[in-house]
Amino acid sequence: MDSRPSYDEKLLGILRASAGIFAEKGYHRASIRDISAATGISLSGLYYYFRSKEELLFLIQDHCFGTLLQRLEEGLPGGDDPAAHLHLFIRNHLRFFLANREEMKVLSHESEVLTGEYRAGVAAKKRRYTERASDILAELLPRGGVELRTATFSLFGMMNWIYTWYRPDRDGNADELAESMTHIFLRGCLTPMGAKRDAAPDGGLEGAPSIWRTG
Amino acid sequence: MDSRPSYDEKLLGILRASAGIFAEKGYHRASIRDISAATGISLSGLYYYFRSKEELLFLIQDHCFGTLLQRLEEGLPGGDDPAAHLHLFIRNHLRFFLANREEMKVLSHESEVLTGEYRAGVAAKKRRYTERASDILAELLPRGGVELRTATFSLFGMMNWIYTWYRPDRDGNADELAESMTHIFLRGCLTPMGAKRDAAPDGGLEGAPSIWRTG
Amino acid sequence: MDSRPSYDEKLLGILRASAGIFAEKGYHRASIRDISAATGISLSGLYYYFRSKEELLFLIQDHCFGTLLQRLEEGLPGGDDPAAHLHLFIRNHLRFFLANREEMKVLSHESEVLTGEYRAGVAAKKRRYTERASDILAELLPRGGVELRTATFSLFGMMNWIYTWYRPDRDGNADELAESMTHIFLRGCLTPMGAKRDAAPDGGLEGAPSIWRTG
Amino acid sequence: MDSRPSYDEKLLGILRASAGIFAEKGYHRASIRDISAATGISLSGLYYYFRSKEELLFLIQDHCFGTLLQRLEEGLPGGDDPAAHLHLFIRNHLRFFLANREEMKVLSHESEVLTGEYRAGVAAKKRRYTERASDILAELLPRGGVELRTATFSLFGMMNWIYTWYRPDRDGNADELAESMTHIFLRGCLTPMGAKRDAAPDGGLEGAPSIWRTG
DNA sequence: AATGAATGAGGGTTCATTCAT
DNA sequence: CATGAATGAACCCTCATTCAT
Repeated sequence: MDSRPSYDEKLLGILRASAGIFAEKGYHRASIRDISAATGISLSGLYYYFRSKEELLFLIQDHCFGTLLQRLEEGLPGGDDPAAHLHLFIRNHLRFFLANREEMKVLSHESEVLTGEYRAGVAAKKRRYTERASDILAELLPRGGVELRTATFSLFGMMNWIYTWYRPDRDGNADELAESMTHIFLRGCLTPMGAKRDAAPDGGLEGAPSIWRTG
Repeated sequence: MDSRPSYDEKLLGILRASAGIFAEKGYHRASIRDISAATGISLSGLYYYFRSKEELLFLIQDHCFGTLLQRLEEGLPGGDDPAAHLHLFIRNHLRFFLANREEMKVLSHESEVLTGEYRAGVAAKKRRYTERASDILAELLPRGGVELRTATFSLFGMMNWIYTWYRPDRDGNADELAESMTHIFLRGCLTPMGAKRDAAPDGGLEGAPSIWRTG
Repeated sequence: MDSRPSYDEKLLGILRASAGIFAEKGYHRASIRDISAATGISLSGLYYYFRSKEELLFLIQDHCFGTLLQRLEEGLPGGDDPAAHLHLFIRNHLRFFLANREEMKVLSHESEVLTGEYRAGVAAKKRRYTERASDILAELLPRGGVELRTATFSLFGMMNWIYTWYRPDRDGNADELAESMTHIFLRGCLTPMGAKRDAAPDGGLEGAPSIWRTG
Repeated sequence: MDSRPSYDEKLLGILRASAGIFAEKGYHRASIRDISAATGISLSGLYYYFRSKEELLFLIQDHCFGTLLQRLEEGLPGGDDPAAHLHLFIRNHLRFFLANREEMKVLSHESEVLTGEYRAGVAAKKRRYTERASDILAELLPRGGVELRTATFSLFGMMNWIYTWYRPDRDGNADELAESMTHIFLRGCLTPMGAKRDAAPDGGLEGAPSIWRTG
């Protein structure tokens, strides 16, 4: 039994600590020295784990998006109720968001920092992820409704903005928030939440709040 | 007749140029030297107009919120249709946002940079502004609906996130976007936009798109 | 009757205020802006009264030494008791010093700042002044006693160091200090102050403490 | 065998070089660039050895006072002749002063620059040092003599002023100066130096000039 | 696998000074 | 007489990064 942390474990610890610092001070104001202090690893020792500060940000964002995508794929089994799909998407997003608020803040807030290959790499994952949402919405939006692009990004705006205002003691947990936002997005604020909706078959919504399951 | 710009005009020019640079590179990566180059004013000469880089950011944000609030007050005449009020609020926000995208990006993206008095000053205006929205929503939300806080910030998230994705050539103008977002927020994406809504007396909505006027 | 201050009066006010600031912060740390604030005269307005910061320091030091020398000449009438002369010299120095502590601190502390003509000008007056003391001491020192240079500068050291420690509430006034220092310098600390000294005719010592007048 | 200088040796070298520059130009006019040039260490490299210019000054002053105090304690063995003690004190002070003129000038001239903790740290040592002199003087001064405070600071004035006038080629070495100043301070200038004094048992004055040893 | 020591580039800011008005 | 506006030079300091060990 070897209790020494492996390379990967150490790297993950560095990513987590760095995300915390980037979230707190912002990427540019955070210094590698801050990260050295937070991790207990010497300034130059850190460069064993990443090539540059920019790569460090990339690793954080890439790992974050990777996990987000993976969770999404695991949690989104087939099914033919796009509304339920959307709810699952939102719930997945918010669960991960609130469980990894620092990483997600870095993802949301520092999205324009990366350049070159790093930028391209993250952008690709982001595009894939966004397309998932877009695809779901494409099935949902009625003719003559809101533009798909507008709808998609409005949804992401609602969700990603969370890092600016969310307080765990006041604003409910991820699932509650997911329900609210799904409701707002699909039915609007004017519709009472308990309201009976058009019958829709449950699309792989096991575990989802009962409201989404037509009785 | 003196055509030389006054102190105030020069200051406003500096604020505008600085907002552009802050929007492009982010506050921390932008240097006063960048601003000097963009304005044609010498590095030290700039300090005649502001005391510090932080004050410069404050001036931008404060002036921006000030104008936003002022426009809101001018454009929000009495009336008793809260839905119309909300539409006006959103339209005012987006009109200003898209007409001053750089400033608004700075407002949205660099909201945590300021400290001390500067931070407090902007926060006060922001709170006042947010409360306007919140007050309108309080009249709109049905019992058992979405939490007021959640609704309010979801709305702002939808609107403020725009700076990350809006492209004038693809995404319609401010008024169109305002209409879409009002629709999403109040009725939800599932509702077709042309749909007849509950009759509601026009609440000071002169100039608003016809859809909001009940036939 | 014109109550507006004349050029000279304004200049003197500036010199006084500047001496205060130089004394407090030191010449190099003090800025012309500080002086502008202290005098109420605009930054550029000050340059009507002096050509440069260095000239300002010169004016202060020159005026200060000038007054010191003038007072000395007025207060040092003939007489043939060199000890009494010395006492008068010391008293004159300390009276002026304590009545103009800020100026004297600037004189003592910033003596190496000036360059070129300015430096030469002040140095000349300082030399003349120092020679007065030296001349008096030359008559006093016994054969085989302390070196004249050493004695002279030890005396000035004792006196000029005052600016580092003097507190009006604890350390007596100028005349008391002058008596003490004269005593230390001539008779030493081991000699009680009241002790009868060798008879010496009063050398123009009107107003001096009785101890110096042989009964 | 490693002949490369250790961290401490390098730091001491930097302190010495910096003291030289501070002595020459004054703390505020001296720039870190000057020190970089004098030491051959790059501008930023210097900050590996101190946190700020102010800390650099502190290190110089603290180290200087530390050595001064240590030498004093080593050189001041017991004994009951306070006059001999005083002579030793003065000799210790002047030996160190003249052997480290640049540091001592910095100590004397830049004593008001430090702030906060740095200031407090040096002030504590200075107080301890001054009290040594004061304690000795307290035993020496006769009733009705000069005030203790006045005597103490007059002595320090005499000694510390040296940096303004001392020239090795004209003014004797440290021990000669110490003898002169002790003489002036205790017996006064009027007393010839060779004069027989009250018999006093030698108080640990090995190595002191013969004059202090009663025949 | 890790670090102490060092550096070039660049950052925000201050300052004495000028000059048209 | 006096000032508002402006500037070039310089200053202290921080940073990401490197390299010998």
